[in-house]
Amino acid sequence: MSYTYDYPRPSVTTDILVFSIRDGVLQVLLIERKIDPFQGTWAIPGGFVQMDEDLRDGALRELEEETGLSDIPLRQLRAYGAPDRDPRGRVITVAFIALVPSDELIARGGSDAQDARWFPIDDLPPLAFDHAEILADGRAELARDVTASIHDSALVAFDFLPEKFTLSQAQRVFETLRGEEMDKRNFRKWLSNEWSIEDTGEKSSGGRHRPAALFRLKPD
Amino acid sequence: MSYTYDYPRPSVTTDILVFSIRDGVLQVLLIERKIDPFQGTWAIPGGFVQMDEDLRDGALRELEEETGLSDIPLRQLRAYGAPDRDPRGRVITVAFIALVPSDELIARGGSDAQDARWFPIDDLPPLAFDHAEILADGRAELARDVTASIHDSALVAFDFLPEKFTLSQAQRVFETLRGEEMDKRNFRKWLSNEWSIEDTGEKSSGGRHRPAALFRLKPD
DNA sequence: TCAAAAGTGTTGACGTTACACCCATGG
DNA sequence: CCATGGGTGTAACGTCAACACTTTTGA
Repeated sequence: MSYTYDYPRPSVTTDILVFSIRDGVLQVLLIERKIDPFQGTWAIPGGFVQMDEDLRDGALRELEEETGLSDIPLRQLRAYGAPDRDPRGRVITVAFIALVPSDELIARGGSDAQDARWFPIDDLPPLAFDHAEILADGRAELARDVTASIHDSALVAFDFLPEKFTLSQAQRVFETLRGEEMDKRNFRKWLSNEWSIEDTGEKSSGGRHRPAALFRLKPD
Repeated sequence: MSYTYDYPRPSVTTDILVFSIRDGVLQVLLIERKIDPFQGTWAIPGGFVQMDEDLRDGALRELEEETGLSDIPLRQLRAYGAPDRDPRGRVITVAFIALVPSDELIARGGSDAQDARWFPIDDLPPLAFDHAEILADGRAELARDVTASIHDSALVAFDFLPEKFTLSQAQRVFETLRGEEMDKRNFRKWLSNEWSIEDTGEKSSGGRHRPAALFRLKPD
């Protein structure tokens, strides 16, 4: 089967920047390309948009195919369409950002990918296409979202914490997402203004040091 | 000539939200569609992306074709790609925002447009496709850009002023772009902090009232 | 008793908002 | 002389960043 048009048409893909925190550092999910161009090079996961699905739905489908995750809030970054960004021809891509709890996540190779792996954001391999630029843009956007507590994006931050967490644990998560350190007291003020959290009355145990109060995110 | 592909491909267009100030109010340039679908309905100008041009360049080309303007700073808004947004089939569009001085501008019909006209942002006709949504998004983004003095976007604000202008004239322009009124003294503080302007020493004349000092934007 | 993390308030700088009166001119 | 827009300063407030010491526990 083939498709014929009166005018040439670009291909349209979505690319999904899947961020997570693993081993205490911000990581991004990349795939190793199985085929040319850039065979063997790492790239942002993504794929072609189907004719009957919304851009966001296409991105969600790709995300589920490549990671098994569903129902993730996605945020559109922007479209990238330099005419020579893909050596195969004209490919316009719409980039999305996802922030996912990495525990639930099995990254796996797919039809276009030999392998899928997490990379620390500060230790990236060379990337295919213009993916380095897209990734840099997305990382900056992620930090903005979390700082501004854009809630669909930022709520996910709590998925990186156990249900009951200490304030220090929370601080490490937010610092990782924002990419910079914060003052302890200022962080605690910020957290309790921006989010509703409550003291469970319990204390952490097992640490070698002073036990910390355990908090939880108030449901509302 | 026709073009054949193994998989179906969407069409890709750019739409350009061309804003200007006319008669003291924010207006947007719309075209009246010459052909179905939505024949006779007003729509955001735009058109198909060529295979060898960047998205931004495509938008600039369309902008020049429809308005005669060139070298305008464009800002990408985002991509819109709901599968049913165009009844002809799958059309994904990337929206851009332009803010142009309307004096230099002859809006004219083109190959796809019967007519091109400015509409006050608060007095819009029914719009084709999902253009009402795009326009609302773009108007909000414009206000944010101007407020934050994102300079490529906001510098254009001074094109709505004569070379030598009074502070009241400037205030009217910025209020129009931001969509809300400001306190006179606070506006003047903001203006002189955010921009470098200088008093020319001259005074406006011809008014029925007290002459106002004339300022100019300092070149740098 | 020591190492390590927990916990806790105040201050100053800054930007933003609100607000009211006199001035100069043309008609 | 009056109507109209031009011109000017200050106080209150909220936000944000900087900053240091005491407490509790396990080893």
